[in-house]
Amino acid sequence: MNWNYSNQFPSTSWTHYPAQYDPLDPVRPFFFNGAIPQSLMHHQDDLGSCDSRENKSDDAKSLKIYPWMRRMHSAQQNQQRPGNDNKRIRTAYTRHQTLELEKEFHFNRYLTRKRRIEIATTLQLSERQVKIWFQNRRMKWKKEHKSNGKNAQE
Amino acid sequence: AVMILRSRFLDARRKRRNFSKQATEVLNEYFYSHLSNPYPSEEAKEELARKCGITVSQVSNWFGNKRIRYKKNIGKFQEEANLYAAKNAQAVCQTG
DNA sequence: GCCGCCATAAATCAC
DNA sequence: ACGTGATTTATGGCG
Repeated sequence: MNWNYSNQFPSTSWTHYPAQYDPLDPVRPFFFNGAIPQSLMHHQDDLGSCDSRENKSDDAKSLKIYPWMRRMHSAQQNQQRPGNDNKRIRTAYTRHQTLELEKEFHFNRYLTRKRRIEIATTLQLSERQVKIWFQNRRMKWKKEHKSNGKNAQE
Repeated sequence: AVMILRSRFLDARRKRRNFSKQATEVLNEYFYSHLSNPYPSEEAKEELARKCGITVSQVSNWFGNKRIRYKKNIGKFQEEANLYAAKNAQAVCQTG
């Protein structure tokens, strides 16, 4: 499903956009997958100057579409078939995978390349996934221990 | 093993509470008055956290959730946006 | 150049 | 059932 609104766009009732314009894919959430409809580009000219570091309350008008509202990193494998929406897939790791990763993390918080390969193989994950899991786990650990570094929990 | 199960079943999602109305108010005011770029700096987050009586992490969570949910369904938030826009305009008139 | 840190996106969980 | 705060996978920039 391509979200091209290059043509018309109902300015009167655009708040009900999804139900009307996406009957094939009611779950597909984002309005603006990169392209901003012309009919909504009221004041796109001053986007570059809106810095928001200096000026408080620069834009209280709303109803503008700013760049941050665009969708980022969606799954872009097949965007041809209508049944295959480009909703990003977030795999939930199995209990076993999480358990093993957690065990390894308890053993040591950093991974050597070799160990990473071993774990990835046994858990059927990619090296990248293992690497990223450890990175995220380190962040979580940091967050948990940032305020109370001394109070042990176990 | 015990602690893993504990983290899985006793995480913070279990004891979730909604923020106070005033806190939500403060956060929304910031969000809608910076709608062009609703990414508060670390200092701004700290100040918001102070004003709201929550942690900086919670402020980050709130903005993350708000941004994604806003852009997922802009129309749904129009009423709220107008409300805070009006509120902000009023504040501007008072100061200016 | 890869790797870790960091802020963040997006999906999902859990109350 | 839904709203919402928190957590879990995943990306990209920067050092």
